[in-house]
Amino acid sequence: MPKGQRPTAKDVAELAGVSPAAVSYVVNGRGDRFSAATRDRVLAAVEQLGYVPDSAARGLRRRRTDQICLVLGSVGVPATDVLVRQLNDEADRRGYSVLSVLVDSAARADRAFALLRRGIADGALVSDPYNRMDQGRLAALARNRLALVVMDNAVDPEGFDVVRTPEKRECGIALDHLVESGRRRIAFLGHDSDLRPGPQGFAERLDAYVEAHARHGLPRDPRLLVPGAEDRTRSYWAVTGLLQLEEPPDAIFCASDRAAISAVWAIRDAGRSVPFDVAVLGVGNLDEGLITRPALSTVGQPRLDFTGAIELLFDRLEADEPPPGREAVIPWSFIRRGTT
Amino acid sequence: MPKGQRPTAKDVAELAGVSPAAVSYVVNGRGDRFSAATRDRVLAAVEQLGYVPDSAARGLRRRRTDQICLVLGSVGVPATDVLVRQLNDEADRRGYSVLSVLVDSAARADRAFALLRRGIADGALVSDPYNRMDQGRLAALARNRLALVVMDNAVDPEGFDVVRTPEKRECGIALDHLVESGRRRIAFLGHDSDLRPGPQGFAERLDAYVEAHARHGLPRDPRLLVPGAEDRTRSYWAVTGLLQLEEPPDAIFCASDRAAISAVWAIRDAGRSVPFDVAVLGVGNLDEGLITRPALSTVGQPRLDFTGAIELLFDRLEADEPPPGREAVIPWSFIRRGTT
DNA sequence: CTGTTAGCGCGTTCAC
DNA sequence: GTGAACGCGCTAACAG
Repeated sequence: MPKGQRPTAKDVAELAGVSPAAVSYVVNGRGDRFSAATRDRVLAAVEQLGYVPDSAARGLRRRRTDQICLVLGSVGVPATDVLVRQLNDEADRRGYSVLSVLVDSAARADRAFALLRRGIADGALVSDPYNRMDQGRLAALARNRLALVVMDNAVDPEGFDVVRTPEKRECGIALDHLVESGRRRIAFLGHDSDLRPGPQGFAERLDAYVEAHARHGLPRDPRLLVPGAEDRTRSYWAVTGLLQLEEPPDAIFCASDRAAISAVWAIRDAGRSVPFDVAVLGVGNLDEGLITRPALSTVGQPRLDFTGAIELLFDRLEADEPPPGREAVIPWSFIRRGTT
Repeated sequence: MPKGQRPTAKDVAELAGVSPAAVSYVVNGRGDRFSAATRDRVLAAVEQLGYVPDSAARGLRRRRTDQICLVLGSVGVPATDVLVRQLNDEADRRGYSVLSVLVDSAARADRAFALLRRGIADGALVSDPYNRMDQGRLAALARNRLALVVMDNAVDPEGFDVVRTPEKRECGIALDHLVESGRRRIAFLGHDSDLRPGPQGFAERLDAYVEAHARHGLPRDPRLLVPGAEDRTRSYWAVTGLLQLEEPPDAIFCASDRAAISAVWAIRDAGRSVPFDVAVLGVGNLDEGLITRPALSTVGQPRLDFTGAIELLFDRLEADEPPPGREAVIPWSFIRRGTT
């Protein structure tokens, strides 16, 4: 074996005095065709050389990688942590490895798309609110026989499965509650993309805000629309700014729980009361909402759980015939606690 | 081309009326050997079929993947977000794709180790405080010609590079400051692993705590050692519990900034003052420490930046001869703000 | 100058 | 227990 190179099956075969075929059979657990002595010699040689089959060569022959890819639209989103863990857990159980790729820019999405087309994984789960893997790309990947599940409200099944959340409706319900309890100046602390041109993510949360105002005949004040919900620090300062307006808001609808938690603090630090002076409403239902004082009212899954989407993926991976594109809905609801 | 299969170079060649070799040359930008007409026909066929070279076949032939792997020990660590972004940025610039894998259990570490041995990537950056990829495995990967950089204080270079942080020393300095300013009952809010048997992560932070007590001749109270620093919610409750002790602490050293921020809130919610009644010290220097009132004192990099480690990796990836194992140190310091 | 042929990389698996 | 074909793309060598 050349120095500084990875050992190949041939190296192992030579050392064990058998053919490469025998090495392959033994390494893949089909060594029952051989005598115990041969098997042992092969395993000893494997051990001695530290042989592991090359993934490119094996993938080329087997036409599968036993890998799945998690495609994420951004970093630092707490709900994603749950998704990552649940997906890894199930993948472990089924014998797959999970590789995560980040698609937080158009260039990165191009690259991820190329990776998946090249067959880097047998399946993929896509969670990108900015929908950078668009309908056309997703359909192309599905045609390439990639098992694909997409968590998105803006795409339709087309050889892949779609998992939706009724977030616009539930946010609307929460906003109705805000209005009905007397709030009249409701601010919106959104994601940057909501309030700027460019690719839209989380647009339904802003839509719900706009529609609620229309529904109740409330005027809207553009000064009450502020960005920064993807960042705790920026959210804090954004809310601090809102409170310094001549006519500050009496409620803040935050497009994320992280933003809402920062909002609660900013309001308290400004010497005002939540919810007496200002109500706060988040989205996401993080556990962390339970430690604000008062506890955070929010919109989201009653318990963060992505196993539905994950099961669709493995079902697709292990199906003989690819199932038709399916749709599933993750239940959301308005979870009223103390801040509204 | 068989239906429902990915197109191969042969399919493209047939459609364009050329040889597969021509397809390869054109696809890889070495189409200058052909007439413009041929090139166009090939590109048109590529477009029409949606051809992308198979990554297994290409990797097998080229002996490289143009992929790098980021190996992470846990999810939800804010500093990791910066690392992920910086690594992706530099990888984009250099033409690599980044795949992240999670090694938050021994089984997952086994799997990740196997992936890397199989040659899933040309290089890897490892950031795992629990050191689940141990010295032996790291050395084995380096011998397999994987370009490897490890951020860890507990391993030594052995064909790979190591990036260290002087966290024990800097935490000691911060703790000295706490004692010198009169604190006598200092609690430690640690990671679970610090306070339980099993794989240790972040042990240096507890070490610094223990040594500071010895240095100053302070007695230690086991009731002041509590776990939960990896979770904002658990940290909040842990600190709430500490404050209910008959003799509550007059300072809390938190093994993470996330824990420290929760600590500030728990203390304020309990009606006590930071830092007058209880001082709080974090580790990590998150931006978020600037929005607590008062601002959080912490230990960490003055500005979160992992480009040093990232450059070592690309340097190694692009070197003709693998450089010897190198060591680098990320500067840390005690950043005193309002909570101490 | 344009294009093709053929061997190779490595492991898997059918047929003997 | 082995031989040999095969999966797919890359590229050196070669032919027109």
